[in-house]
Amino acid sequence: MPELPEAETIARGLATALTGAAVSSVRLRRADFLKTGSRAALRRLTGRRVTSVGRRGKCVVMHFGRWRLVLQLGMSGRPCLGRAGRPIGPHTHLVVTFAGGRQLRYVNSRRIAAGVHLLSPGEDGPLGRLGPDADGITRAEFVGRLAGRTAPIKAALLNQSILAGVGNIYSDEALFRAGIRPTRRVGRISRQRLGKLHAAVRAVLAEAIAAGGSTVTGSSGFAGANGEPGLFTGSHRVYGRYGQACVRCGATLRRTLVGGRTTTYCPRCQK
DNA sequence: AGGTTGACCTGGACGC
DNA sequence: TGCGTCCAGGTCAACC
Repeated sequence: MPELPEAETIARGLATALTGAAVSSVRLRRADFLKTGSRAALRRLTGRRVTSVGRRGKCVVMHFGRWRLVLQLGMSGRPCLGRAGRPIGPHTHLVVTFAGGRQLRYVNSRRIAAGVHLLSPGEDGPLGRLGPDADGITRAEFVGRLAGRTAPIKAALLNQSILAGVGNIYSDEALFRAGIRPTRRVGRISRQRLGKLHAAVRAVLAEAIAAGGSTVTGSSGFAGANGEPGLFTGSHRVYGRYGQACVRCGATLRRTLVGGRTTTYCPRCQK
């Protein structure tokens, strides 16, 4: 599932390939996939150049001067780069062709929590609801934004308005590294242990970005902008390892539900 | 206002 | 082989 490291990997790939490229046409193939902005405004990207490509939370953000095109990846979003003219596969909802014949195709099979937002200058759309990016948040900011909460720590980590970019995989991984039980209420965790969690979040995200993200099996799984798989998958210590032995203590990993999400943890290492 | 829950959607895994 | 069923989860709306 694309979380911050996967979105970062995609954004870097697109930045390298597309910065400076001029749009020759934009085709929205599924009208309800455009969540912010109009079809007419989208057409007016024609002739504009990509000035940069970045990321905010789990979103890939393409800049066209002061206009921005936000790709909300959701569960299964895959921006694919290729040459124009090849047959268009299923679930291809947006096609942007660039001068010179390169083409960006936004493919998304499960259209859960996914879409495209065209933001006019000053408009923030879904980006306005996000807390600070989890990969750059300071310890003081992290602890401060969690202070006073009563939700389970895992639910708080998944809440994008507290901090942006952490999803189910990396929340489980960070909580394991910090030795904190996912169900523990935020208010019952000392500032010192929250500091440890902050370091764990930053570390796990940095390692995953360095590895090019996580790929989870299936065609809906993540791949970089050029289709290469992420290599972090083999580094998961708890995510998807329910019933297996804890890599640290050997206890059998347990599975539970927190905030409606499948959660895996070690009953011995995480308190 | 913060916390919690369910709807959304489809492909893949699994069982018979 | 082929069908049915279940599961995954990011975001948002609606509720408490």
